[in-house]
Amino acid sequence: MSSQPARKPQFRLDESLLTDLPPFSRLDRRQIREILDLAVSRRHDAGSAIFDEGAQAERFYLLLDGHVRVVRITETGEQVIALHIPPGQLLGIAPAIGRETYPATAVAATEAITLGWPVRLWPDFVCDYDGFATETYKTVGKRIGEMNTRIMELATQQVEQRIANSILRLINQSGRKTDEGIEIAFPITRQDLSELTGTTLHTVSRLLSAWEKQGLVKSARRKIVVRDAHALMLLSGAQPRH
Amino acid sequence: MSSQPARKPQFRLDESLLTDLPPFSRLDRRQIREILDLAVSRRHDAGSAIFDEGAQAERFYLLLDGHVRVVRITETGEQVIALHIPPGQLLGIAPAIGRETYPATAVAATEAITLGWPVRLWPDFVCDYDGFATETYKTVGKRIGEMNTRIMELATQQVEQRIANSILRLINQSGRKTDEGIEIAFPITRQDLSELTGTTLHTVSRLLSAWEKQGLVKSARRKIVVRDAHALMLLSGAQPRH
DNA sequence: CATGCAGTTTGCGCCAGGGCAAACTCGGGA
DNA sequence: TCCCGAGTTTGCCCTGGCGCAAACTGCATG
Repeated sequence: MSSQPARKPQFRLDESLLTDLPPFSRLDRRQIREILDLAVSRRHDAGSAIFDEGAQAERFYLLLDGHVRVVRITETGEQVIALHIPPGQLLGIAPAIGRETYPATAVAATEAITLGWPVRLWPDFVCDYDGFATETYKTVGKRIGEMNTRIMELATQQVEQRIANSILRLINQSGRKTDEGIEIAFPITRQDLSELTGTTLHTVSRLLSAWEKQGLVKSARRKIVVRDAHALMLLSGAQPRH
Repeated sequence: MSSQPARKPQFRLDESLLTDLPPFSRLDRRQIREILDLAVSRRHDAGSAIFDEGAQAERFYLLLDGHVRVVRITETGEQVIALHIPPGQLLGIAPAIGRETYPATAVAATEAITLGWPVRLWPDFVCDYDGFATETYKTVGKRIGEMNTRIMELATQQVEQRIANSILRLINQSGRKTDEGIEIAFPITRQDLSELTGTTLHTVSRLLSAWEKQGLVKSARRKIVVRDAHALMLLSGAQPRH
């Protein structure tokens, strides 16, 4: 369950890892090389923490492969999932928002590979690399938007709608087509879904069972496949576009 | 109810308006003068919108005086209050997070005075004025933190705790000492409080009545005075520091 | 001074969904 | 192969808080 620090010296990272990712897409080969040479790559077992809420922010990361859950824990010990991060995105970008500690815990949902850089390089990145700042702040903006939407949903919607919405968002962000339908690309439990929607695993289970009977979804252990996204969308309370 | 654009030509704004505010505190007199000369000041009636969700972000603002509510409206017409902004803070900083439209509507809770600058000046501000970017992103970070807390509360706490927490946060951010206790410095209705906590005005009213009977608060039309913040804190579910 | 409206209070009934408890199922490790 | 534990399902009961309805209170306006 603990993370395996496969630090430098390491295999030389290939430039193609970064060239297609928005924060780096405007950079030339030489710059990408520079960035890679400063990075430390690391593998994280599924379930292990990449960094912890409240800890001194020493590094910021890029998620090369795998999925990450960003989680907060209440004073009473309950978990709330704040965000899901798909591969290719930055995480732990505390310095971007003027923080010296991480505001939440990041947990690998699957085995995950990250690149990490010391936070002291952040100002250099922002200043030296064209488009890096812009793209990063776009990410921040998107996450703010997501959080906002979560707040609205929690404040106004029924449990059924919230769960439908969460699942739709997950398949949008990390869906994978299969012959059965669209599958969420990483393992997710009823418990996870309940922490995402502010309800209990029991209620989630009951709802998924009901939906399965109606043929909307097909679910198994830690797995959900959506067979009828359109019907889910109706349940989610979204206004059909007229 | 509509806003009164008191545009340029205008009275010359005094430099002391900005010198103490974090985003500008590291600047010298000449720079502050520059910034003020680029600004348009405007007065907003209580209840009027400063900008609207989804609108093209043409300006970013500084709230000189008054209080502002940042709200979103659901597809079903319900309002949710995302944030309260006290005087002295920036608002409408869409460009900071890579957005071209405002993600929410800003409504003046009291009569309010703003300074506004065209968004095209944003990059200049960030680059020319020492400390501006840093302080701005700290603000963004704080707001993200607040949103995060809201999500946790909505997901895990009972209505009573959420309302207690919201009131505590409001008096923290915009409290004003009176001989009766600490008063929320701007008018706030039961409805507002319910939109802040994801409940109904009825439930809020019932709770406030109960608290009033116990001497915790004293409330009137659009006004709340906290007489026993400590007791409220116990209700809010915060762990007493051991 | 009358009138109206915005904001508030309160009562009553109901039900979505949480709490609790128990049983089941699957997958992986010894 | 069997066993164990994590994840899931389901039933039953109970209640927090919402929906609905109606009445009340002041402030503001003509």
